[in-house]
Amino acid sequence: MRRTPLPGPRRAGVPELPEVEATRRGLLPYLVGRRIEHVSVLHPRVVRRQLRPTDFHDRLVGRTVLRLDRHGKFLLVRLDADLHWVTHLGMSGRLRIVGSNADLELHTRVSVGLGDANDLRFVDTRTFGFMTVWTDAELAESSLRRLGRDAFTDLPPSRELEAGLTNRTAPIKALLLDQRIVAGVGNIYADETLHRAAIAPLRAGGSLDGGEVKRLRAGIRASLAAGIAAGGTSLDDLAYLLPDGRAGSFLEQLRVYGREGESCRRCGGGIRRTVIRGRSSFWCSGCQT
DNA sequence: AACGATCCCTGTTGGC
DNA sequence: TGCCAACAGGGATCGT
Repeated sequence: MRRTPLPGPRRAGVPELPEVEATRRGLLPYLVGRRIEHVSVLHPRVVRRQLRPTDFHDRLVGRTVLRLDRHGKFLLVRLDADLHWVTHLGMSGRLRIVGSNADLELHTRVSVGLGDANDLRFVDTRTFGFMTVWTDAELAESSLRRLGRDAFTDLPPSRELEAGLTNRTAPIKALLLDQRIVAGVGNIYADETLHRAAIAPLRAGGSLDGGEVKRLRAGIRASLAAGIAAGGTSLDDLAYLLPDGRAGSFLEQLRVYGREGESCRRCGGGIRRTVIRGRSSFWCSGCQT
């Protein structure tokens, strides 16, 4: 008897590009123009990639937020003094805006006082996420320089995507997750993209023809846009939530992810689950070829 | 260079 | 009922 591999209903909702973008949009009115009054690091592991442990606190206090950007799954808060407050939500991170006298939610890792009676709270159960404050030079030298173009705001034309896939033998699913090719697609949206494009996840990247790459590109754009419009995917209330605490509603629109054993809404075929590079991949063997 | 494996971490859950 | 291994996964790192 096979162990049931179907993830239960209480899985973590892992933030990908749409979740980070929905977070960015939700934070805009609370952050832009604000001065950072105080900074409290409650779990040191979450502040990483700083030259000195005290840099995060010391660089952040007194700064003013100029604007909020995003590259792939990284949130970039631009500050005065040419500093960059960088956040990655990891697997279980979320950013919340709460009243500054609100109790600390369980697993709160960083609390930032915004000087308007609100706090920004970084809550991250598994601490795969991180925060850091970098100078221009540090940002330029950081791992972010290896990121490909943003999968939503800067999606490369098909011709360029096709060139990047030629001679690649890895499964297209694995290549979609490679942030050096295109930045922002994670496990859920990779599966949703491949279903929209009607391409099987185990196909070698280099085996896609021009028409398939065009469908792939359209699938990336459409799945990410739909995810953003829905405020992201909240699989439960323990992981990803919007900054105001509401859940994203994309879960109900998922075409394949988490639907093993259910039927494909396009062709009626059975949705399968296959492990690719150690990640669950859900796909329809009827219409994804 | 490309690819795959391993590790980090914690809450939940299936199996016994 | 209680214990415990398995599982989820983004990204850094390492071996081949």
